[in-house]
This record gives sequence, structure tokens and C-alpha cells, in this order.
Amino acid sequence: MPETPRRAAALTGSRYGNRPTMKDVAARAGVGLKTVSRVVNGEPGVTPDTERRVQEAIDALGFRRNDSARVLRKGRTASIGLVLEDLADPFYGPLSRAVEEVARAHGALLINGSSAEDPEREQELALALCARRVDGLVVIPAGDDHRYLEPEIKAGVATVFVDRPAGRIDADVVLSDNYGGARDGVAHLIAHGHRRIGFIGDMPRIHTAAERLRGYRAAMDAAGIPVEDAWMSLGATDPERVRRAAQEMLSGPSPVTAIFTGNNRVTVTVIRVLAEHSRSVALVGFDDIELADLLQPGVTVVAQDAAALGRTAAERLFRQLEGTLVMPERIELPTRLITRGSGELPPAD
Amino acid sequence: MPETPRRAAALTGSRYGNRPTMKDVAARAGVGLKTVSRVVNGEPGVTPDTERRVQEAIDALGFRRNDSARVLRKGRTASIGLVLEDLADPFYGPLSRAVEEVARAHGALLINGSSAEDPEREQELALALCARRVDGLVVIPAGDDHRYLEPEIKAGVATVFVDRPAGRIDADVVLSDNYGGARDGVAHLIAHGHRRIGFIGDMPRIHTAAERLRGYRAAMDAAGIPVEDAWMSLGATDPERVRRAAQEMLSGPSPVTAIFTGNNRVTVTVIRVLAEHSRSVALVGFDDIELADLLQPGVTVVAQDAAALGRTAAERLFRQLEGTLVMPERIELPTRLITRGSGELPPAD
DNA sequence: CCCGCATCTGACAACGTTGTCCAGGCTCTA
DNA sequence: TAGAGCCTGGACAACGTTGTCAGATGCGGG
Repeated sequence: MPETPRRAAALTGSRYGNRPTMKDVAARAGVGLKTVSRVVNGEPGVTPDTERRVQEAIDALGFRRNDSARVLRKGRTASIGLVLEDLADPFYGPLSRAVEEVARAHGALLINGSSAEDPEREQELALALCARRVDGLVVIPAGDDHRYLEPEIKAGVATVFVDRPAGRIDADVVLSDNYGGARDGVAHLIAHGHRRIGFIGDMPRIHTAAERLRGYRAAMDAAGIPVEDAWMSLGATDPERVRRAAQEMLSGPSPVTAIFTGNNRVTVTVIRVLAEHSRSVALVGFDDIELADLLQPGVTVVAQDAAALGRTAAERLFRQLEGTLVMPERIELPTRLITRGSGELPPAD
Repeated sequence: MPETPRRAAALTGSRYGNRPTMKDVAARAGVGLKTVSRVVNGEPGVTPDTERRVQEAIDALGFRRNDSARVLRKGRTASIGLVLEDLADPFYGPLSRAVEEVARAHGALLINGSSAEDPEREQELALALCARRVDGLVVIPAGDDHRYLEPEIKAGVATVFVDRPAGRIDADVVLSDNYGGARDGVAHLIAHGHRRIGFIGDMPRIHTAAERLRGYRAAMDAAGIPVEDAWMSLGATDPERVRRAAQEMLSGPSPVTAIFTGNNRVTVTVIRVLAEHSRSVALVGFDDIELADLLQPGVTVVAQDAAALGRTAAERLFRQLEGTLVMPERIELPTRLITRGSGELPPAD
């Protein structure tokens, strides 16, 4: 015997000590295998007396049904996958929670992972979830090509994209009105007398960033204000870059009197920069921020409803699973301008 | 035939259209089942030519290994469960993400769910995860009796509790130093001249809330300050209750000159109350808050490292799985006092 | 030319559950 | 009391994979 028993056990992977199975319960209760299955699943056709005997055996052995085997047999896992960008981002917390609540209402569990804005990692995660045979997938895309999901979708995995559209495939999408929200936010600044307005956003390859920039341009166009290149800055949202970008806009030959920020992380950094800045500068940010109302001045924002995004997407997912849905659809949720002071400051020049 | 084919398919749950299996791949490649398995798993002993044929068949059919079946056979799921209180709470985001990163490093996926601070839901969730045969469980307890997990732990499910200790069972626990942190925070207020200090915390049945209250009392005791009942308020952390509690403390016969808040949600509400309050009141809060530095004054906090809690717990979990751990242990992580202004205000009476 | 050995391949059982189907026992009625 | 019909219980196969083991193939040496 080349292996100790212990090592052998580790190799064959029989990790679960020796968990009792239905067979064990059946033996102990003196009934057939299928009868135990019936009791466990609350199926009819078992006399109270037999049921009691089986239940006693279950309790005595500490039996718990092995859902892996169940899944294999039934073909449905009662679980859905959520691929998002970063669980730790306060924007995705409520979204994630909303998806979870809908899943729970349908008796499903939620498996989730962060792509860290890396398309390759997104794909890896999504495919791992498919290999687990999740019933459905909610994806916040990091990449812009999702053809890798085509065979999965064809094989029956319900799929909904949120926050950003799918790339190069036809699928359900739930989005905020990024274009309209940004446009209205910038128009708000223009209405308060600003003309030199800066825009700081995320990398342009990210759909939401591009849309919000488009909204900014549209509002400026509509007001007949020519946009200078120095007023726009797109790129990574790390504090260093954003800080530099803001400082440059504020100090150039034609410094901006207002800034529109493209997402919550940018907004937070710009607030810091403005707090150190001598001149008063107006600010409107995309995404709401906790405590935004308590700052001096309060931060005016274009708020999206993250929970509604998640809820809508998950509900659509389960409707796909019910088979009542036919054509992929694009659903756009409105945003809401919340005025708190920073967006109503007059131009100071 | 009593059912239409379609309905029958729904009933038997053959959801996955007809996904190709290894058998299909084998047939198409003209090889044996096991050979396909070998190729898929990168096992040695397959000639390059055979491997190529198999690979072609895999690509042609769009085959993807069914991990449910694999799990059933191998006994390990390469997934761990995380039961937390609320995914949407900004405190749990980073914790969750940290657990995920460790899981990822070990090739495992993360399944998570929120207990909503409901012991019954915690149990339901934890047991559902065990039925899925997760390899391990990270639990942020809502309840105080975890004997229901005993059979699972005995059966080999690695288990670590975080943020709060397990109830009535012996298990690994990773905590912040709630007692010491609160004590130091209150001592900080005392050092700045306060004597009438209020404490607003979560429900006393929650371990962290009780520990932080204990820290408050210890600091007051150490300074020889008798605590009045009206200075302490424990209960749900909804804004209405907290608001009322704060207002009462500030307006009684001996109003407090400083408040220590028991967690992030309480702190946020109290900041709002103080912003409306005429007299200047000092504040130290447990848990850090985004933008706390930008408020006027900045909010002094006792910060815990949520990511470190998650990371430590998850690492311990995987060490349990490796079998290198023997005795359950209690790990306590230090907290850090961050002074920003609100905790250094002098008493105004 | 045949044997032995190494290498590659495939048949088969098993994982734990659920769906199908049939057997046996019971009750009720004619 | 016999037959019909219902109710309960159990034997068996199947889900898709992996571990075991034995068979097939090819090569080199005696």
C-alpha cells in the first residue's frame, strides 16, 4: 500500500467525511431509496407513519440532500451568475443586492465575481459560471466583444447585460440614460451662466463614459458653445490622473468655471481638488454620492438608480427563463438631477 | 401523450437545448470517452494527433465541460460561500471583494447572499450553501446560535466567522478590536475635555454593538465619569430612531457635549442631526466613511480594515481546507483612530 | 521471428439524486 | 367473495463526469 489512508482520501477528494446519502437514510429507515426522495422533496404518496420513520432517520444521521447530484439530474441549478466590475464600488453594492433579492424571490442563489474592468477576466469568469451551469447570467461588461457567449446563449443560458451594452451580439440590455443625463446636467450648468465647462470622465472605450461625453457635447452644441480640447479629459479614474486633469482645466489660459464629472470616483477626487482651490467652481457629477448633501456646498448630481438597474435586469432574466420573452430588448432607465448647491454656483470670472 | 413536447421538456428540466457532452465529442472524434476527458483536463498520455482530433471536435460542437457532473464525481466544488448582512452596505463591499480575491487565487468561485440581519435567513442561506456542497463558508453572523452548522463542520465544510463571533460552537473567528477601538475613541473625547458623552449604537444582541458599548463604559470608568442612562441609546439603526435618540441626548437636562456613534450608518445620521444643531458638538464614529475628510469639520473615526477582515478570514478558510489547521482560533485585528476635527472640538457648555 | 515492455486507448463502474414504471396490498362495490 | 381501482413503495436507469484497470499497439532486443 503506497499511500497512507489519509492521503488516499485527499487524492480521491472524498472530502466530506462520509456524508450520509439517501441510500443510508433508506437503509436505516427500512424503506426504499425513492421513498426517502419523496419525503425530502415533500412529494405526495407517503403514509404519515413511513414519513415519520424516514424523518427520524434523516435527523439521526444528519442527512442533507446533495444538490450537486440533484442539479446533474434535473439540469437546472437554481443559481444565477453576476459578473460585475468591482464588488467594492459603492455603485455596484445596491445593484448586486437588488439582483440577489430577485434571485431569492425565485429560489435561486447568486454567484458573483469581479472583472476588475479586464475583458479577459470577464470572459474567464462568465465561462466559468456557464461551466457551473448557472441558469442565467447578469453581466456588467468590461469588454466590447461578447461573441464568446453565443454558444452559451444558444444552449439556453439566459443572459442580460447591465449598465453597458453587449458587444457584437444581440442580447437584452438594461442601461441608464447616460447620454440624456449628462446632457441635462451640463445644460443645468449652462442655464446658470457657465460657458467654459470642463468634462472629466472614464476611459472612452467604456460605453457609459463615451455616452456621457456625447451628452456633454450635445448640451454645449445646443447652447452654441464651441468646446475647447483642453476642457475634456478622458482616462483612468485613479485620483492622480483626475487631480492633474482638474488642475490643468482650472489653470489654463481659459480656465473653466464649472466641471462636469463622469462618475462617482471622479466626482470624489474633483471635490477634493475644488476644496483646495481658491476660486469658486461649479460642479455637477454623474452618480449620487453618500453625504453629498452635507458638503459645503452640497454636490449637485445626476443620479442613477443602481438598485433599479439590478432589479430590472434580474427580472428580465427570470422572464427569459420562464420562456415568455422572445426578442432581445434595450431598456433605458431615466436619471434624475438632484440640485444641492454646487451646480447652481454662478461663474466666477 | 398527455403533455405537449414543449411542456414535457420544461418539466423534465432539460433546459440546455441539447448541450454536447464528452460522449458526443468522443463519437465525433472517433475516440473513447476517457480520451476526451484526458484532453479536456490536460492529462498526459495522449498522442498529439489524437489530441488534435479531439480538440477539433470540441471546437466544432462548442463543447464545455459540465462542472456539476465533475463536482459530483470529485466531491469538491471549488466554490466557497459568503453569508453577510447586506451586500449594499459600503462596509461589506470591500470585505466581500477581499474574500473573492483570495478565493480567486485558489481557483474558487464565490457564492454570496445577504441575511438582512435575520438569524433565520442566515441559517437558511448557510444550509443552502452547504447543500450545494461549497468547500467552505465565511459567515458574518446575524444570529447567536450556530449549532445548526455542527454537522456540516463535522462533515468537512471549512468555516470561518467574521466581524462577529460564532454562537455556541467552537470555530475560527476573525474580528476587529471593537472593545479597544471604542474605548480609545471615547478616551480621545475625554482627553479633549468632554465628560458628558453620548453613545448611540446598534441592537445590543449584536456582538459588535455590545463590545463597543463595553469599550465606551470602560473609557468612562477609567476616567471616573459616572454614565447616565440617558446618554446611551441602543437599537435599530434606521435614521428615524437614531435621529430621535441624538436629539434627546442633546436636549435633556444634562445634554451631552460629544457623541460616540457605534457604526457607519449611525454616524451618517448623527452628522445630519449635528449639521442642523446650533451648538457645536464633538463626534467620533466607529467605521470610516467616504468623504469624511471633506465635511466641516472632518469626521474623526475609529476605522476598521474591512478588506483585511475578509482577506484574513478567507486565507484561514483555505488553510483549513489544506488541512494544516487544527484548533479553532480567535483573531483580533486592530483598529485605527483617524483624527479629522470633529473629535477634537472642545466641549461647548 | 518472437517476446517483453512501454505507451496509448477505451470499457466500465461509480458519484447521489430523480423520473419511470410496475408490484403488491388495500378498500369499495356488485 | 371476486374484481376494479386506488394508494403506497421500491427496483432501475439515467444525468455527465472521472478513476480503475485491462486491452491494444508499436518498438527494440535476444
